[in-house]
Amino acid sequence: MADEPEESSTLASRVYARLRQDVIAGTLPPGSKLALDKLRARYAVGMTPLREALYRLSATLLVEAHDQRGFRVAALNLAHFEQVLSARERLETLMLEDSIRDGDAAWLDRVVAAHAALDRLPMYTTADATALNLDWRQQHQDFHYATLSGSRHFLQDMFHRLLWDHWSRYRNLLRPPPLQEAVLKLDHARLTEAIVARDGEMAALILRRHIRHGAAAIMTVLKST
Amino acid sequence: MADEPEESSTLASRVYARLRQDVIAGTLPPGSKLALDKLRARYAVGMTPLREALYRLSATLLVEAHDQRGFRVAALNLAHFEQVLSARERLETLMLEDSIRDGDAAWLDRVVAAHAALDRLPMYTTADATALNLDWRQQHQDFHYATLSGSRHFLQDMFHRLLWDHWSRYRNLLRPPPLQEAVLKLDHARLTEAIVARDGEMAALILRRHIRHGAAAIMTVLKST
DNA sequence: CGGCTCCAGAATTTCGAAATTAATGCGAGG
DNA sequence: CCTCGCATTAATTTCGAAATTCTGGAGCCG
Repeated sequence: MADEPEESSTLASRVYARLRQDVIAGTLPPGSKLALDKLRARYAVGMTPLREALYRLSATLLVEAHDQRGFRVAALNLAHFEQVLSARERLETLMLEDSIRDGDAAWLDRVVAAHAALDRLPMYTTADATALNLDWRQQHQDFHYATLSGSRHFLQDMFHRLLWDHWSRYRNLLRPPPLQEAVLKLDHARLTEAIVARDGEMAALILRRHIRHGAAAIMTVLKST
Repeated sequence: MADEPEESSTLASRVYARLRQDVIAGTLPPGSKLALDKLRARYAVGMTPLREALYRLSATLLVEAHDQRGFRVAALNLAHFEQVLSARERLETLMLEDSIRDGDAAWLDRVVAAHAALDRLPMYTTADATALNLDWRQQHQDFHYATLSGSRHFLQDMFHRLLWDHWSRYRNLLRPPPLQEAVLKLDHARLTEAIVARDGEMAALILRRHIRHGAAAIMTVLKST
C-alpha cells in the first residue's frame, strides 16, 4: 500500500523517491531552481543518479526540465490548480462508479477495513494542531486509493496517482492545516456507507463534494497571494 | 504542431525522441530487452544521455525500468489495449465536448483548416498500399489534436498524448494497414461538420464510433495471436 | 536425480572529471 | 547614462572507466 518501496536497490530510485517527497512537501519551494551541485550535496549522490531521478520527475510534471538550463520545481498557481481539481473530480468519480459496478467482495472488505483504520487514527497528535498526523495522512490516502481500486485500470491508476501528487502540493500550502476533523470523518463514513450499499450515484456525489470542500480552502489561499 | 522539436539541444532529448519513435513504430519489438551497449552503438551516444532518455520513457509506460535489471520495451496484449481503448473513449469524448462548449472562433478555424489539409492528402502513396503515407498519418494526428484543443487543459493534453502514443503502437501492428480510406474520410468530414454546428452530443457519438471502428481491426489481430 | 552453492562472465549502475553551453560582469562606444 | 560586445565565470551535459550487481552453468551435496 505504501507509495514507494522502502529500499529500492538503485541510488537513482531512492533519490527519485526523496526528491518527489521534497517537492510535494514543499521542502523544495515551488518555482525554485534546482542547482545540481546543491542537490548532489544534499542527497549525497553523484551526478548520474540525480539527473536520472530529475528526468523521471519531469515526466510527471512535478519538475520542469529545460535543455541546457537545468531543472526547476514546477510552480503553483490558481489556473494550474483548477485543472488538477477538474481532472480529479472527473477521474475519481468515474473510477468510483467503475469500482462500485465491478468490485468484488474482497474489494468491499478492503474499503471497509481501510475506513475503520482511518477512523481510528486522530488527525492531529499535537494539542496545538500545527502539525497533521502523518500516519493519518497516509491512511487517508490508502482509504481513497482503496475506494477507487475495485476495477483495476493501471492507466487510470497512474493518472490518479499523478493528480494526487499534484493535489498534495497545494494542500501542503495550508499551514497550519485547517481543523475540520468532524466534517471529514462524516464524509468518509457516508462515502463508505454508499459504497457498501453499491449506490454509485450517491457515492460519486459525496466524493465530488468531499473534493470540492477540500478545494475551497486551497483556493482561498491561492487567491489571496 | 509537430510532436517533438526537430533539433533539441541536448543529446538526451534527441535520443529520447528517437527511442520514443522506435518504440511506437515497433522497430524496437514489444517486450524486448533493451541492451544498453547495443543501444549506445545504435544511437551513437554515451551511457548518460541514453539512460536519461530511457528513464523519461519509463515514466510514460512505453518502456519498463527494472532496478539492476535494465530496461525493456513494454509488452502489447489485449488486456492492456482494452484499457487504452476505454481511457481514450472517455477522455477524448470529454475533451471534445469541452472544446465544443468553450472553443472560440479561432479554434473552429484551426479545426476546419486541419480537416481540409487532411482531406487533401492521400492515405497511400504506393499503389500496392503496403505503406501508409507518413504525411497523412501526421496530419491525421494534427487534425484530432486540433479538434480536442478548444479548451486548453495541459493535464488532459498530456494524458491524451500518452494514450495516443500507446494506441499508435497497436495500430502499427497492422501490416499492411487496412484499406478503409472512404470510411475514414466520411468520419472526419462528419466529425468536422458536427463540431462546426457545435453539436457536442453528435460529435462525441461520431468520435466514439470512429475510435471503436479502429479498435475492431486491432483487436482481431490481438485475439488471433 | 534434483536442488543448492559458488564462480566466472556479462550487464547495469555510479563516479569524477572533461567538454560544452549558458550566465555574469566589465569596459568601450554611442 | 545606457547599450552592446567580449572575456570570465558558473552551470549543465557528456564521456569513459571503475564499482557493483545479476546471470548461467559447473560442481557438489542430499
